[in-house]
Amino acid sequence: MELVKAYDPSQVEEALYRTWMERGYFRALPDRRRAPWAVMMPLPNVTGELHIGHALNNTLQDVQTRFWRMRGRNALYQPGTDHAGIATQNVVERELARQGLRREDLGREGFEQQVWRWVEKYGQIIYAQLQRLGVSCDWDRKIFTLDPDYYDAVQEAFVRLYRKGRLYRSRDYMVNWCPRCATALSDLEVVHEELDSFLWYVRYPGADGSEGVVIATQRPETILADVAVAVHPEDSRYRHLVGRQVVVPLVDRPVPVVADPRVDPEFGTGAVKITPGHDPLDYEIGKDHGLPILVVIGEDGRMNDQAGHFAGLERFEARERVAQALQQAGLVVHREPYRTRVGRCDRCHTVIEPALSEQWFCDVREMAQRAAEAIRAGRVRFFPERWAGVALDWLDNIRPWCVSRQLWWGHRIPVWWCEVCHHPVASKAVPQEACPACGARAWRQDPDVLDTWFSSALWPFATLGWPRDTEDLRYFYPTSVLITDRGILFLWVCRMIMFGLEFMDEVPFHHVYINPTVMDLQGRRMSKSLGTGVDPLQAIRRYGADALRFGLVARCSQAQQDLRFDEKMVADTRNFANKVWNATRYVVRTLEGWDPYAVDPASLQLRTADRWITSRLQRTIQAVTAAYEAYEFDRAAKTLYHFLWSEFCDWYLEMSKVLLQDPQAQDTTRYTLWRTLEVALRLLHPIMPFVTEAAWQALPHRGDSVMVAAWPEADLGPVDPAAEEEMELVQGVVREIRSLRADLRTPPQERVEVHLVAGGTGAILQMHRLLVEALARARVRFVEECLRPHPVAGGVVGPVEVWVPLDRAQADRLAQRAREELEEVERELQRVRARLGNPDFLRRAPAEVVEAERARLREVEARRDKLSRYAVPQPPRG
RNA sequence: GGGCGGAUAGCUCAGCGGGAGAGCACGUCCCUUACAAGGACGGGGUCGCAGGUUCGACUCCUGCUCCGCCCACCA
Repeated sequence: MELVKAYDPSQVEEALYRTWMERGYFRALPDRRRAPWAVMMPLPNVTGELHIGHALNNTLQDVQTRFWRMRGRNALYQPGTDHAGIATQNVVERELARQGLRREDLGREGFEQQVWRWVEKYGQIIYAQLQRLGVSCDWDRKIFTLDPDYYDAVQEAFVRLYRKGRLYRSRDYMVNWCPRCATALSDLEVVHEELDSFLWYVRYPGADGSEGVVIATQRPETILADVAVAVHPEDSRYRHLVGRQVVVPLVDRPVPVVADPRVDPEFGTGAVKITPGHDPLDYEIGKDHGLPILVVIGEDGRMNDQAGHFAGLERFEARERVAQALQQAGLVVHREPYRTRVGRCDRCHTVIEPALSEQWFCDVREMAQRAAEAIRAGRVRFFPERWAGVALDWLDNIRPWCVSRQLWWGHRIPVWWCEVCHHPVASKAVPQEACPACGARAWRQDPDVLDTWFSSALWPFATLGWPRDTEDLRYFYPTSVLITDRGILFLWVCRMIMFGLEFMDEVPFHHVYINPTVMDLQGRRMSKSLGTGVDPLQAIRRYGADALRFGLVARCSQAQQDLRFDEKMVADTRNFANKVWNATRYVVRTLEGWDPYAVDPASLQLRTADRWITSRLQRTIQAVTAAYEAYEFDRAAKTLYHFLWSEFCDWYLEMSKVLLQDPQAQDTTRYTLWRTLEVALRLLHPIMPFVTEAAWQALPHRGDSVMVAAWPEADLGPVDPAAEEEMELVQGVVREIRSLRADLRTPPQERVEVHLVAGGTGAILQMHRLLVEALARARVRFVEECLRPHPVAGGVVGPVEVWVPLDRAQADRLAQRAREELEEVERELQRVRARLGNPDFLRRAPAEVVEAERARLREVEARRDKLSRYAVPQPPRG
């Protein structure tokens, strides 16, 4: 077979992917005879295309899926996309804005149609990107969170929670209100940010004409809604004022001074204005003191008609104008710069307004408690482990979850209000019955939709058919592992655990692997809005999906920290794919007309080199398997890179060229070449599915695809420390000779004459003489000792001295090289002697450490003695 | 304000109590019949700073300095 010289991913990847799909390798159907394994894709938002972060996340999932599939599990990789309520609504609104339209212009249905068009487009782009990446999802199962069955599951979940009393409508909380999106948000959808602002110190005169009190505020515009001033009960400065009245500036409203322990006497003046309508703490204090609630800022972020002549002003404009008015009234006693924190809408970055608004809340206390128990009991394990603590902190301090959104895009809340008496009934469809409260039969559905995360919390079981009792659900639930980004630990991961326990009475997954965040070279987060997003398709087109995958796995998957991505590293790993490909070409050529399956492996006489590479292969199988099992992706990748490139290609493959010249070693060498590469390809397949498949198909093989070949199980029988030690010696001698050649400027074609003083290793090196001579391009003579009748240059490799006779000028030059090495050995010797000369060390260090140190002393001394022969100026001639 | 992670070779990162590592980049030589997307041989680091524990610290402890992230109702 003729194989092209340079591996070209663009020629093979898409065709191989089609073949895999056509053969149904990605399908996972319940099969009681096989053990299941499942991973749920963190559903991408249909807001846009995928970036490198998604590529990493999905690659890691695919690595796991392919690994477990090869290990014989019935592996399901569930794909899908998220309608992403507010996020998608916003991007479509932005599209409309470009045409000068608002969603109100289209009406609710018209707008939804517009969003569906967007969803079609980006849903397809996302799936195409994932397929190009090579992930082995079961595409027949792909799900969108607004698909009819999924929609039904969401409604079912809501109705069940409602009937259980876990969902309730309340206006007893301050919610996060986004004036631009005109919807409430959950606490998790608010991002906090530092901002330079001011602190105004404003005088509130006493109602009785006394001087009153000075308060500090960052939000003068809310003064218009003040209903009290509060001080700390223990604060002697203000004790006399408690119970008296002060006058709210500009509106001239007399309000009481109340005492409340939640006031911090250290901050500002120790007196705080109370605005229950616009501040969460003030709301609490107001409630406890029976204070009225005034609202001056409307849902649109403008001052309402309660704001007097500030009405209609945008809230930040109003802040300036109110401050000016206070100034003019002579009531501002001081203004200072102040660094504060504001909450912003996660989606549109608008400053959040804490507001009173009637919303649906979910009481998650009990669910959170069960989730925390499951984590503490180890039924859900986190990798790295520290994330369990982060999750527990949140679960242990859980607060009510605001689940209603005043949006048009999402799952409608399945609650119906009686048009007559406003009595609510939860039901998936229009209630057929009469209103239980008033007997009327006119129902109107709640206009709100649910928080997107309410629906995605059902993902691990709603995808498998819940609420129906399906075979899929019984077989694949709970899933094996969740692989995701830390950014959605609370939003999604914790809530899936809560809902899994609530609806399935079982955790949704046993393991959670938190993958690193991919950043650009400047350390900025990958993000489309920052312009730092890198399109995975661009890297794939240039270097191939395998190169991107291997690069991400090898370089961006150390679970301990975030990593910086540079497309250049994909170019680096492209070279590795090429290396694997060319090694395969060599082996294929070597095997031509020869069938490894006709060989009885037991009959082969293995040489040291064969035993060495086989031993290394077994260790590699063991290390790589353990790494995949422990989610140490980078370790698996690096181990394979080293084995294939440095051990197999650089050494065994080169040795095989020598070994194959011996007719008696041919079968063994061919067999070992084939076997080693074939097994290594299987180990590498989960990370680099394409090149391994192409290479595997080119090699003699049994079965249809490496994708469905059995995972190699480590066999420690062939592990052979003696062979490893022997080959290390051979390699050391070869390296030393090459180094001498380089220093001697020996022309590449020329064989160098080398003398070996091999001592006790003479027999071994004699045996490998041909290897050494070929690999080092040398002619080797074994001698008893370095008699140095002539000038020489040389080096020391463990117990072996390697030297070459040469003319005096060369020798003097090269003695310098040995001298430098000798100096270092001397320094080392000093260190070892100093340590052994320390009585404390001898007394306190463990015996084996002391013994090791003594052995090292002997070793270093021997090396020093040998080396010193080559480090001195050459003796005078004659 | 609390918590977490990071600081090691020019770059990206491993190592985490007893001899400083990898890949890339760099230098020299080589188009040797798998691969120049390659091979061989090299150069390069007071392991952020300051203390402490220890026979011994890049590795453990404390403090500090920078960088990043998360949580929190001091207006």
